[in-house]
Amino acid sequence: MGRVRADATRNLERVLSTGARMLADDPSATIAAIAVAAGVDRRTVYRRFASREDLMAAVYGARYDAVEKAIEAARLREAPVEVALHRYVEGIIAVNRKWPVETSRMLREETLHERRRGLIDEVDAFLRRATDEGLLRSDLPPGWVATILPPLLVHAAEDLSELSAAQAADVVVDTLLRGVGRTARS
Amino acid sequence: MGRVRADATRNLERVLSTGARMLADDPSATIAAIAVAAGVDRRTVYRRFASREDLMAAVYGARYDAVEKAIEAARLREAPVEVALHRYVEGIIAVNRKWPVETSRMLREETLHERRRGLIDEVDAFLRRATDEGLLRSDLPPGWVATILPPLLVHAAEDLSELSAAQAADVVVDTLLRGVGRTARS
DNA sequence: CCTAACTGCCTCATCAATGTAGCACTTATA
DNA sequence: TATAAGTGCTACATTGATGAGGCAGTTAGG
Repeated sequence: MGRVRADATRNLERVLSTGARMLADDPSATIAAIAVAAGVDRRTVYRRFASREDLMAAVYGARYDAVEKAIEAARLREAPVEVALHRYVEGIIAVNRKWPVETSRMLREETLHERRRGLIDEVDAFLRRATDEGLLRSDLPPGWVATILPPLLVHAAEDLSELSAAQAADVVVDTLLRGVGRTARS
Repeated sequence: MGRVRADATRNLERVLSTGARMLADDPSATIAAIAVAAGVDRRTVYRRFASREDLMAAVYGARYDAVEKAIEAARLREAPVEVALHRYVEGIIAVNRKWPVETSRMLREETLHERRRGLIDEVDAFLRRATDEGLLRSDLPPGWVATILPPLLVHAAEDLSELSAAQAADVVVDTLLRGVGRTARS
C-alpha cells in the first residue's frame, strides 16, 4: 500500500501546510505528530527535509514568500495610501490564515533576518508616507503603529474567522484609523 | 559554599520571576537554563516544584493573582468607564511587565480555565457597560474589542518600555479610542 | 551552641524525540 | 514492459531533558 509519484508534490505541500498549522499552534510539535496530521509517514518528512530546522525554515520561507507577494500586490510606494493600506491589511490577513506561524519563534531565525529587514523597511517607509500625507497621526511614539499592526492582523485573521479577508480588513482598517471609541474626545 | 535559610524565600521568588521571563521568551526553555539564569541549582528548582508542569502552573498562578488584583483595583463595575478603562490598561501593562508569559501556551492549561473564565467575564461585562454608556462604538463585530485588547497590552508593555506603565496606558487608551488616523472619515 | 532547614554538586535511571537504515511495494514515465 | 522515483513500515542508535537520591557544608533560630 505504498502511494507514489503524483502524490509526491502533494505530500510535500501537505507537510508544509499542516506543519505550519501545527508549529503555529505549538512550536514544540513533534515531527511525528506533524507527519500523522499530514497523513504521511514520519520517514517521508525526513526524506523531504533534512532536519527539523530545515522544515521550520521551509515553513517560514513559504510564509515570507506570501508576505512578499502581498506587499508587492499592495504597491505600498505608489498606490494612494488608503488603498495601499487596505490592500496590505487584507493581504496579510490572508497570509496569516494560510501560513499561521508562531511569530516570536520565527523572529529568532537568524537566516531570515535580512529578508525580514527588507519587508520591515518597506512597511515602515509606507507608514511614514501615510503619516506625511496626513492619513496617520504624527503625535504618537515612533514605531507605535508598526508595532501594533502585525499582532492586530494576526488576531483579525484568527478571531474574525467568519468574515472574508476583505471584510476583516474593513474592520481592521476602520478600527485602526478611527478607533473603537464612539465620540472624538477633545 | 552553600547558602541558606534567608535566601530560601528569595530563591523561590527568583525562580518564579526568571522562570516567567524565560518561559515567556521560549516556552520550551529547560529547567536547567532557568536554574542557571536564576543563579540557582537545578536541584533546588525541583525541590520547590514537583515537576516542570508544577513550575509553569505556579508561574501562571502568579500572573493570574496579579491580573485579579489589577482588575479589582480598576473597579470595573463601579468606577466611571473612562477611569476604569485607564486603570485596567495601566494595571495589565504592569502585570505584563512583571509576569510576561507566553499567552497561547497558557490558554491551554485546563486547570486555569475556570479562573480564566471569571476574569474574561468580568472584562466582557465591563466592555458591555462601556458600550452601553456610550464610550465604545456599538457597530463592531461582537467581541472584537475584547479580542484586540489583550495583545495590544502585551505589545504596549514590551515596545513602549521607555514609558512608565501609566504613560504607556495613555498611549494605548488614546489610540484605542481615537485610532491612529488623523481625521475622522465620515 | 547545636539542631533543623536549605543549598550546591555529582550521579543515575528513564523516557521521548531526532535522525538513519533497509526492505517491500506501487506507479509514472521512457 | 522495464526502470526509477517515491512511499510505508519496522527497527535502531543517539542525544538531551526530566526527575530523584545522596552527601557535605552553611546558616537561622531555639
